[in-house]
Amino acid sequence: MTVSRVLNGTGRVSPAMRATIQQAAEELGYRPHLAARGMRSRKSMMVGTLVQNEPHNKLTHPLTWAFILGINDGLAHSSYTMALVRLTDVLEDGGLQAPVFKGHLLDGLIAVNAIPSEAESRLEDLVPRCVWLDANVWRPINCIRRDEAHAGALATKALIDAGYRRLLCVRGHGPAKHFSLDLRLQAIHQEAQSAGLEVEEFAPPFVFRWPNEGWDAVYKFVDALTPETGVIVENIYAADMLSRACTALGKRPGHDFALVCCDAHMGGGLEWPQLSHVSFKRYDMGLLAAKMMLSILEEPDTACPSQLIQGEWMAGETLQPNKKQQ
Amino acid sequence: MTVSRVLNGTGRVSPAMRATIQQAAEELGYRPHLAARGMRSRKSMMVGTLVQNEPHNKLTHPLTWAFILGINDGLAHSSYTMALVRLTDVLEDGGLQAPVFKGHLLDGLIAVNAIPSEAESRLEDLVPRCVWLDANVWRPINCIRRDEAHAGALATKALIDAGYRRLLCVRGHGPAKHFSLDLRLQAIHQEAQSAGLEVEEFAPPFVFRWPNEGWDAVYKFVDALTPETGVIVENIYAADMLSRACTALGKRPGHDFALVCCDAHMGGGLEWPQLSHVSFKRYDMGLLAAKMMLSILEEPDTACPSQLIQGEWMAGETLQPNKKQQ
DNA sequence: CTGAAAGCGCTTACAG
DNA sequence: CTGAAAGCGCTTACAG
Repeated sequence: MTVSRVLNGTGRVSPAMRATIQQAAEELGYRPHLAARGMRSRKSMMVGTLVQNEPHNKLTHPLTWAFILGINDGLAHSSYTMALVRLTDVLEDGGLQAPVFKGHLLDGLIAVNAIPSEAESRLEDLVPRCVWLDANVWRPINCIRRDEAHAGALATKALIDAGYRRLLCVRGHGPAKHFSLDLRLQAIHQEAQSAGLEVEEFAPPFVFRWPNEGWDAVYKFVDALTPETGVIVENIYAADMLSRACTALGKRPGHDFALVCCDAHMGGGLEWPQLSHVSFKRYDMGLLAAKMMLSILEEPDTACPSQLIQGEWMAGETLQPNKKQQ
Repeated sequence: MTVSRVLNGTGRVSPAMRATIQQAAEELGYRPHLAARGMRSRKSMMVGTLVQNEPHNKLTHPLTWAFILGINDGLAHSSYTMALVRLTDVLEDGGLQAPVFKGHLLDGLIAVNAIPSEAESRLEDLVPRCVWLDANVWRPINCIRRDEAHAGALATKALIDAGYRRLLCVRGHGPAKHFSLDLRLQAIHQEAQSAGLEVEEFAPPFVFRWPNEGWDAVYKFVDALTPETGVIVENIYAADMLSRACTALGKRPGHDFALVCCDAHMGGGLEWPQLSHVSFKRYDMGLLAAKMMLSILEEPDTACPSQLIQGEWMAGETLQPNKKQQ
């Protein structure tokens, strides 16, 4: 018992006793057996991170990676270890097939990105505590999200301030998968309206699948670009593909049209410092989510208010002042 | 005891008894407590994935993400769960500070990417079984690696076959961090030599930090590009940045010079199907590593021979036949 | 085919 | 400040 107290740093033990025990532990190379501890204390000392995965789309959005690294680093030097959990494991068979959930393996779970609403309540049954990171779940506590409305407004305002009167918004096909896209789109239209402008929406096939769907759509879109046109795109990947398509046809962002992007973060492989963009530091948000989880687990009585994280506007050469306007 | 046999599917139990027990388990909503099981059986049913991280470089190479997802999916429907482990946890204090290692939390570990040699032997002391994925560890068993020599040769040969006689190889600053770069470079020179050609090496600052180090280096490099020049770059990110720098100065890959890339994989965010490249399916390699680990854990007596994975050549429009040559 | 016994390595709750 | 006792939920090894 005294040994347990010394090794856990709990309770009062005489300094002499403490020294003796610590020395013995060191000499014997003592390593605690976490499974035994977990069994008795009913805590696994494991936090899961839930990642979206789909059977037909193996590669989850690469921006998720920065979240994961942030969460993992936020747990460093704590007593917790991070497990990666698949969304499909929650959906299949009510989550009771996967050992993580079936076996009481997690003390808490951080759900990242869009989580189907069916999974939301299941998760809370399966895991004691949940934190929602950039997810479609938004409550007064335990959530962290990018402020997408702010990002959309920033990008739109930058174009308007630079003198662009013709605004195009490039978006993906079909209904938005992530909550953020709708929020942002709304803010873009609103910001334009308050300046007396309209935003045209484009869902050109080539942004994501160029040139699989033929060159016609590409020509048409690129032809419509003028030096007075400001284009707003979703993220750095979309910006990159669009820029490449335009450049191939002789129109360069920052020269022949203006390009701004609502969601980017340099340092994650794809570097494009010249891109005018709103920067979201996903790594830092991951850190924050981990700290929130630690607080929830270690001080269950202290509520953690949700946080809306604003992106930072990063001016770049793809947005030049509109010369005709000035 | 009979209950245990039924729920684990071990030993012989009469069908009647089995049915009774299974029904009772279902009615009571029985979920096994993995910590208790792990304590008794001395198995944690956890596999770790070791990720490179550095205190001053928070964002690990995004290509690692595909490995992680592959490993995680390869463990799906097995009894194992994946934990993410930080390289710094192994290096600090001999790995005995982090609960994952100290607490006997892992049955096996998959080490991804370059692992410092000091960590190699420590890991094997800390964890019962290791698999090395695209790491600098290469042995007869338990390793999986990209065949970088093959990739370098493929890319070089493609340029030569298309009639390019002036070959440039763009590489990063300083000594190569990952084993693959040296192996590849060697193969590039060798392939060129066997065709009676030389390869010039360039380490232009702008590839990774453009234009932080000024435009002079950019101008100089781009000026030297001719329609007879074939450029070999490391990966899709480098290709993208180089292409953007060149295009900004009026030279387009596939028109004003040829561009090939030794390591890319579409579907991971950055899409560039027109890029001539060697494609490595990291997700599939991750799957393979997971399967290898499962085999090692479940059939310890069957050796798993190491595997060298060859990339696939994907022709694209950034490499056109050299017109002057034909 | 079935089950009583013992024990894995810890912690909780209590007595000195 | 220190420690003997009991038990967490499983599995292993053995007896019927």
